[in-house]
Amino acid sequence: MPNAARRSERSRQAILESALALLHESGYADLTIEAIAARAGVGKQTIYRWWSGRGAVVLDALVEQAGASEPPPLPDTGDLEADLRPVIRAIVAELADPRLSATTRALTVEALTSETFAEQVRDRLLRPQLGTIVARLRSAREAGDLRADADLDQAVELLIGPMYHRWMLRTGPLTEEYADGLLDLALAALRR
Amino acid sequence: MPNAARRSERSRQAILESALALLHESGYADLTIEAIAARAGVGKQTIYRWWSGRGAVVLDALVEQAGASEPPPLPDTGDLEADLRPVIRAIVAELADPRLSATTRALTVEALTSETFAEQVRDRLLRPQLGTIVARLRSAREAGDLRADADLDQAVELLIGPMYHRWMLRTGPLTEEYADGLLDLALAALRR
Amino acid sequence: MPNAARRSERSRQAILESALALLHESGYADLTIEAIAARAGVGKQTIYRWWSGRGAVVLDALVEQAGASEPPPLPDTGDLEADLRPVIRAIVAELADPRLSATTRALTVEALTSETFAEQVRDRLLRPQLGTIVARLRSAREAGDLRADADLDQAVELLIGPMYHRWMLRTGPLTEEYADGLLDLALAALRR
Amino acid sequence: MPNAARRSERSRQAILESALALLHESGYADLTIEAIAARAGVGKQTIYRWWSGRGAVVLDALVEQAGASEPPPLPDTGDLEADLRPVIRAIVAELADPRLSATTRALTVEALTSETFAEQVRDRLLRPQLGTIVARLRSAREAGDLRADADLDQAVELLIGPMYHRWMLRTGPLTEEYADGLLDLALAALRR
DNA sequence: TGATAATCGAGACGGTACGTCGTGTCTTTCA
DNA sequence: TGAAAGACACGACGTACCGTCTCGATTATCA
Repeated sequence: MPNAARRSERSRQAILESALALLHESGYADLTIEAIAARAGVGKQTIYRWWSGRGAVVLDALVEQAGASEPPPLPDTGDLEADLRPVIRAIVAELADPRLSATTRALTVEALTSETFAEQVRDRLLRPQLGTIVARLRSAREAGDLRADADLDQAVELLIGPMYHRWMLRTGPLTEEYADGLLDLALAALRR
Repeated sequence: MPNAARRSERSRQAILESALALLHESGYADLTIEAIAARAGVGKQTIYRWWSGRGAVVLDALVEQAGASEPPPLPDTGDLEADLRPVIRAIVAELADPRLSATTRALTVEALTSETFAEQVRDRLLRPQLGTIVARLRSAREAGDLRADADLDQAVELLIGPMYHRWMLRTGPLTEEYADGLLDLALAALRR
Repeated sequence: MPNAARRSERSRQAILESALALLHESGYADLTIEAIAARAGVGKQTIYRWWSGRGAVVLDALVEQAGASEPPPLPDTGDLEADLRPVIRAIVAELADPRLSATTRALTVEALTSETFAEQVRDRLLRPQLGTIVARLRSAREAGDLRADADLDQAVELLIGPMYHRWMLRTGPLTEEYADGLLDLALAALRR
Repeated sequence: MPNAARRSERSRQAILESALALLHESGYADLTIEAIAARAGVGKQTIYRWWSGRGAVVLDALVEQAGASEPPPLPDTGDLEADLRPVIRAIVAELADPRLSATTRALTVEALTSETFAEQVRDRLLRPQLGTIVARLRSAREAGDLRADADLDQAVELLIGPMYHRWMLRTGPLTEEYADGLLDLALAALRR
């Protein structure tokens, strides 16, 4: 096992940047280890030394990207639906854009392939990203706007799951109206 | 383009059966065209002549399997939640079993890769399978148990989406309690 | 094991020609399977399917080359030394030229590496090439010019061995004078 | 260029010993710089600092080994053939043993690859080792047992060359009888 | 019913990427 | 401050599949 202390930071960053660039330019199917190495000016072995495969590289790249800018907490105006609407709309908009959703596509494929990878995605990307929503829901529950017994993780799933499903299987349009409707529906289930 | 009239039925079936068998035995990653051809005792060209790739083979295999036994309509006892509960539990149970959900895993990966493939899955597998649920919801809406303006497709997504999400990203257990809780939650949103 | 009947003659020849060309252009150290495949416009697997490695390719290429022109028998003027002199000079001249001896260099390296390869070289290249010398020595023995008990294979080795040794270890010049001197010396040992 | 005065004698010996050990255990193909360094408990750079490659290491190792015990001069009983017979037999026996001849194999491969390496082998190993034979031949020539014009280096080649050739290309057995026969034949060429 | 045309099993083909190995250089850490 | 340790860029290895392509050898209609 390699000695992390001696790791080349320059190579690490070049690899992560190259992976993201290639992912956006050519999609996940064309994202090969060889292409990443070539673009990063790095030997393949340097990738295999520190990552288990292209999925792991992409995950790290996205975590790095996300970690750079901690998401600000959602506003709490007292109106839960109004506070959540922009986030839901933003997520739907991202899914609607094939370029922006390329990373999500890649992660989902990899998560479906490897159990441990799924857990990594969940813990390192999903939870942090959805954390602000959970926080806002918690404050709403404390304010008595939601059922006192509401499971917040399940509540987020009720918001997120349907749109992912629609996105993956193209069962309907991913529009602002859809986002608003879904939010309305989900909150109807959660309110007292 | 090949002449479908002269197609060998024996080969067609051997290929579909081999694909499903390999999928269950070794998972989607090891499901190669060469492996299918070898197990089916068939030339690779015979596969490429009639299908566009492994995804198309698997899809056909599953459609064939599903089509063999048309699903019976759900009972309509007047109690919507009671009528739906067994189906929801069954779907959750299938997702909880890695063997049974291998096919879903495969289809989802392929749907994430190809737009047209996603549409095929939606139209030829998903809609038929979820049709019984839609039918039962429709009867409930007519009976005044659901909001009159309820969008039935969206309603199904509200039931199905969260559990798929949980399954893919392992965000929680896939148990009978979960199934019941999800159903309860979704119906809360849909009822008048 | 592959079916030789379906083998592509075009590829076979392109591979052998590329191997020889590369060997002369860049030497044995740079003669890689990848380079041969690239120059021949052939997949690597096509080489590995029919040969065990670069040594086997080179051997086949040389056997093919040699087989194209069956060497004419040596003249038999009655003067053994005069009849042999041109051949010995030619062999020495070939060894003296780094370009021409590149193939011999390659084969020798490979022969030193693999026992079975050495036997292949011996049987398919060396023996045919030295056959004419053996034939001339036999006729000389029958004419009473050589010792009646002379072992002809050993006799050839006495001629060939010293010059190979000198060539490999650079223990002296490889000139016409050397060739003549060696022939003189060897025949002194073999004559009655 | 490194400062030889500060060189670690301990490392130097560990490297040479490891090289020889690995050569005997696994053959020349598996003798890599990495393996030598690992077994010697030495950094790769320490090898590259003082040697140009594995060939140079092996050569040094063998020179060291040979230099440890200066070979005693051959006896001079007046009977040249009797005095030479044990040495020739010994060389043939060494070549016949794959273990013992592993080093010769390695050196020959390397000599075929690099011109300057060949000269090193010739000057530092071959000449010293064959020096005793040359000396005995010289005394024989002075005693009038050999032709007065005999070139002693060529004479040694006449003895050594054929057996190396036989060894490399497996053109015949390497037995005591062969050794005796070769000696007989060579001396026949050299005697007055 | 025998000719003829397509499909079939088989598998070789040119390619691409894989993941591993060894090279020779460069960098960090320690005695 | 020199050597151990080993990460690095590089490039070849031999393998696995890809999707295309030729082969006879069955079929299975139509002349």
